[in-house]
Amino acid sequence: MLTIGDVARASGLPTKTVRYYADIGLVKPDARSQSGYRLYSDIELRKLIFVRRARAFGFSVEACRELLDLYQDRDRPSRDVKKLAMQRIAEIERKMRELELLHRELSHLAESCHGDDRPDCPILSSFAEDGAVPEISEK
Amino acid sequence: MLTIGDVARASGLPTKTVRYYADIGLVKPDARSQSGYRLYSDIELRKLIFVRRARAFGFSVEACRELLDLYQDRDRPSRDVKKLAMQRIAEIERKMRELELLHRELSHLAESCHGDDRPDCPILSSFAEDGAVPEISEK
DNA sequence: CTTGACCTTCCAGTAGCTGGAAGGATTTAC
DNA sequence: GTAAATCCTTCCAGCTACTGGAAGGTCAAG
Repeated sequence: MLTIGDVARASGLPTKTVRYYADIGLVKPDARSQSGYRLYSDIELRKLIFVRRARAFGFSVEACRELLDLYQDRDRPSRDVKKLAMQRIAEIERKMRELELLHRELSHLAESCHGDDRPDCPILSSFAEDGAVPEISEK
Repeated sequence: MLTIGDVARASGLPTKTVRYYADIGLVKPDARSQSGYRLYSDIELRKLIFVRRARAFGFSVEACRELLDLYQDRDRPSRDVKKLAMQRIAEIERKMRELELLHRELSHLAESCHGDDRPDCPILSSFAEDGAVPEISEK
C-alpha cells in the first residue's frame, strides 16, 4: 500500500490535490493506517493518473467522475465515452470562437493605437464611447 | 443622482455586480442618500459602462482598475494603454494555442472511437495507458 | 394604509484547488 | 536512544468575479 506522498509522486499530482480528490469522493484511498494515514492501492493510483490525464484534456471534475465510472465498467458502450468527448470538443470550439473574436477586435484596436507619449487612444475611446462590444460568457 | 438600479439598467450590469464593484472600490458611488442608498453621478455611470466593455474584452478586474486610471488621466501616454492591450492579446493567443492543441488531440481520439455498444475505446485507453498528455495551465 | 418595487447588509456558494497553522507519526542520523 | 527532519493529519482561509438568498428598511402609487 502507498501513502499519499507516494501516489502523489507516482501520479504527478500535488499531495494537496490527491487529498482534495479523496475529500470530494473522486478517488478515495483504500484504507487508513492505524495512525490515520491514507493508504492507496495500485488501482487507485491508476485512477489518479487517469484523472490527471482527463483533467489535462480540460474535462471538469464532474466529467472525470463519469469517465472514471465508464473506465471501471467493463460493459460500457464506447458511445457514452465518445459523447462526453464530443461535448468537451464542442466546449473547446465555443471557447476558441470566443477568443478568436476577442483577438480580432482587440488586435484591431491595438493596431490603431500609436502607443507613444500622446494621450489619445482608440482603445480607451472604444471602451468609453462605442456601442458594440464582443459577446462573451468566458466560462 | 442615480440609484443603483438606475445605473444598473443604464450600464447593462446586474445590480449585484454594481454593488460588488463598489465593495471592491472599482467604481464607488459619489454619495449615499439619507436612508443609505448608493447615489451615482453620470461620471460614475460612464465608468461602469467603461468597465463593462473592458470586461467584455476579457480584461481582469485588476486590469480594469488600471485602465480606469488611465482613462481618467488626461496626460496618460497611450503607450501604457497599448501595453495592457498587448498583454491581454498575448494571453488570448496563449489560450488559443492551448485550446487548439486540446482540440487536435481530443478530436483525434474521438475520431478513432467507434462510439457504439462495444466497450473498447481509445479515449479511455489514452487516459489509462498513454504517457504524453497535453500541457495546460487553463487560467 | 397597504402593496409592491426598490434599497440595505450579511452570509454562503460556485471550481478546483492551494497555502498555512497546529499537531501527531515515522524515519533517519548520530 | 533520542533528536531532527520529514511525513502525515485536520481545519480554515483565500483565490476570481460574481450570484443567490434571507432579513429587514424605504419609497411611490393607489
